[in-house]
Amino acid sequence: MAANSQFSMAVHVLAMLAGSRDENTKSDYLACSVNTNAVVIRRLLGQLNQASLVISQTGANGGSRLARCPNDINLAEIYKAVNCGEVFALHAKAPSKDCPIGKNIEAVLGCLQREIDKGIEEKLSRYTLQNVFEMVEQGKV
Amino acid sequence: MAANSQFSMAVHVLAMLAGSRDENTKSDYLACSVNTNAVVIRRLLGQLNQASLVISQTGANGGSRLARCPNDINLAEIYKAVNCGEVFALHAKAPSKDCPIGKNIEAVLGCLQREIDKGIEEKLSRYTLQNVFEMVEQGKV
DNA sequence: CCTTCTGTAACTTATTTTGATACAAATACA
DNA sequence: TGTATTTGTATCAAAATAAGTTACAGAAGG
Repeated sequence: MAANSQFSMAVHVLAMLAGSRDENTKSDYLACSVNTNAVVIRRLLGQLNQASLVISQTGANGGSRLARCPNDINLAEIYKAVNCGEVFALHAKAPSKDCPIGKNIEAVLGCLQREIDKGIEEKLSRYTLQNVFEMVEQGKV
Repeated sequence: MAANSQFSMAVHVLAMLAGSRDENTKSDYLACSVNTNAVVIRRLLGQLNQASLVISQTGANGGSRLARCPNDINLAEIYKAVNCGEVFALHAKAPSKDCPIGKNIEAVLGCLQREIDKGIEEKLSRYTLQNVFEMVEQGKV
């Protein structure tokens, strides 16, 4: 289970919330559709909350709803809101500083990493949550 | 240690090989620069071999060298050659088919995943191994 | 032959994600 | 005010995977 699917789950959850605008949706209900545990969903909602994408309420009749209109939320925001690592990881242990390649490779790779990540965000930012919601609802890809 | 750094290690190794054209380089030597175990390097070289990026020789005076000129190897090929998962993982467990969102979300996410991955490869393909080698050697990013 | 290397299998360790249980605090409502 | 409901969060267990390690067969040079 070590493959990070938080972005997928986040999009799923937000698409659900997009379908029930202004009404509070319970983590239990979301968990049921995502097919996972309610705590996993609540952890995810916590991150989306911090990113001001959702609003949650405790207590009876509590639950979560979108903080903004689905047209105003794009996938890049979701990507940045959740913990989904980097495109590729840099070296686990720092390379040898005694080697001319090892000495500088990390800087070059880090730079590349940032560039790629910027590209991903650019592509993701082209889609709004509304777009996704419509694609899912219409069963059209 | 569960963050996949195979792409980083692969670029590192190939940059080393680019620096010693035509001469066999031993996995031990590469491991030393990457600061890891020689077996980890050999496993990596195995994948690069399958992708026809390197040629390895067993036996005394064995080792590995580039199969092609560094100008003819781009980073997208390296990315595809090594196991570095997807940009984001789809749901670990399939979402509920009873939910209109759950039923279709995977198809939409899968499509998005492929589009993003194509974008990554496009960006990576702009760099050759020679480019990287020069950046690393000159300590310029 | 003997030495040097790679290729690969097998096993261990470290790290991370996800799943599950439990409970305090917040809120609605009777 | 009291009760039921729901989130937030802590804590622990389970599962998956990457990386580290040891070991050894087999290839190649001399």
